[in-house]
Amino acid sequence: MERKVRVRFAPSPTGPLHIGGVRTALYNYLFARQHGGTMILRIEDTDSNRFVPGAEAYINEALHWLGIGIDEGVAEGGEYGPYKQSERRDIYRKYVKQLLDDGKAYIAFDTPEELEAKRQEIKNFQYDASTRMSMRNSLALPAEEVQALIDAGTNYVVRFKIEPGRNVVVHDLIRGDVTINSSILDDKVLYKRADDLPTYHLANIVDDHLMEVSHVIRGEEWLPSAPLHVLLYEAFGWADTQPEFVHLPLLLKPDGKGKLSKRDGDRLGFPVFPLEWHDPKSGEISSGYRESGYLPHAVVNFLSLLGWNPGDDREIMSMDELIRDFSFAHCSKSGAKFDFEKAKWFNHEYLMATEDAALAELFKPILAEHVDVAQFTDEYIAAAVGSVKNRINFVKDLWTNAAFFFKAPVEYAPKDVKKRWKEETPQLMGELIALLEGVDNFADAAATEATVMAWIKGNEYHMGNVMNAFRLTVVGECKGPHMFEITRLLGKEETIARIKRGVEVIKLPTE
RNA sequence: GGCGCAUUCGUAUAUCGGCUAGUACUCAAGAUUUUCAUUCUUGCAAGAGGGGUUCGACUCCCCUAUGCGCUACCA
Repeated sequence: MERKVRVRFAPSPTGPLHIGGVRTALYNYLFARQHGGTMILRIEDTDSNRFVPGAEAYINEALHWLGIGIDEGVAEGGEYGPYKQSERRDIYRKYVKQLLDDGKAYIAFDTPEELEAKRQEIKNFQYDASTRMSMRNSLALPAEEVQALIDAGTNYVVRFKIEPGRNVVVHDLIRGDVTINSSILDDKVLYKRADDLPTYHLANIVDDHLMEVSHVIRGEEWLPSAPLHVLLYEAFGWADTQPEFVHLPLLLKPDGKGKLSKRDGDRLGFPVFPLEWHDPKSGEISSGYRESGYLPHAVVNFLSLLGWNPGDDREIMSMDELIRDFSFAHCSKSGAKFDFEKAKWFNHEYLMATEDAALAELFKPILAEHVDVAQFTDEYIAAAVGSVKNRINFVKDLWTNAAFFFKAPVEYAPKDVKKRWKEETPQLMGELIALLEGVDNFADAAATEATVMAWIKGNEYHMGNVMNAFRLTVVGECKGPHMFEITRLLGKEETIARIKRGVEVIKLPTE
């Protein structure tokens, strides 16, 4: 009997959620949805020193933007709360006591300074079975002294008493069995008296157990401590309900080596965060995918393929398809380098698939920075956007490619003038104006085109020169959508005005 | 240093012992277009090295190398 799927994404609010964390959240979400399970968001704030204000809100907003839905969490509530570890002190205290009473853990009084000194003194010092009896703890000290120390309010930590010489097997759904010997594990700190909070390891195991988590899906950086977690489940007597483990390959820097880090974004010029982040301490601003013009589904789709594939050649996949086809069997074992070019391509594909009207809405705020949006209808903006969207990667590129739809050119690209503006051009443009004056309106692009083509052919003019000069006066340079699609949108009056102005302003290249 | 994980074109990956090693991004060339872009076609480009096992290995095993991760009173 398979148990109900319950997974959790458990970030610590120490800063903005980075893209690797987003992928972990995504895989958890895909797996949960696929099995009709529950997605839990748990805030792991057991390190009071590293707490960053705003980080939790950021996590919520980022997941929401990406469409990664949460079923249980601080904001959503649920029957297994609280979902913030700093609010679960009473729970942890109870389980720490249980371990202590069972002789599975002990109290240690060594100060951080003393520990540091030990590490300096002895190379490869490890707090474990071979050294613990020479340290200041409840195993080595007489009971009265321990009690006296506690009564005096001395700070202490609780350490897990690891039995040496055991082979611990971690079963991982992506990697298979990973075996390590317990002797290489140290007596991990489980609880800190100073702030009355557990460390990650204890809180993690207790919460996963209490919240009935069925699958722990997390980054590969946790693999080395997974044996410790197995031992902890055992010590609590929870081995039979221990969750399945899944350790995801890391997201690597695009250039050389190492885990993708916060710094890489600025260094390489692309975002590593879903949303823009303003660091409350330094005031530093890190760019985000949303602010850079990425569509959330493009980010999700791209991220889904970094470490997983559907087993065939599909690349563009909707969230529903991802949910349906996701599987650990097709997760890769090795780290994936982040390819920013591919991310851009994904965004381009999603932009192309977005309705013009929807794209226009995204474009309006940018458009408003340059012109008064109110003077254009939604239909007009949508049509303008639709005619140039195949040449952009980001919404913000829309302005540079479609500006001429909203503002007559004030400058004319010198390179194009040089190539297309000939001595006879003003004369030709004059004829063109006269011809266009005779057209009722430009609403029928094909008809306008036919008229102009007939004129060009009838006079045996050079098509390229005429059309490009025409384009130059209307657009300001020799590029853009089909000429008569542009005139259709601009209308007769504006088009002719632009040609006239071009004839006045553009000078014959001198050379 | 110790322990662990990994290793197919520049990048992401397919291949569950039969490969003329496929696909996508990037890049290049050509076609298309009144321009630019799109689109289409073609091309460049890979199994870290060495041993095994096997009729046959990219696929399984071992060693080496390399990369990464962990080694905190951080997660």
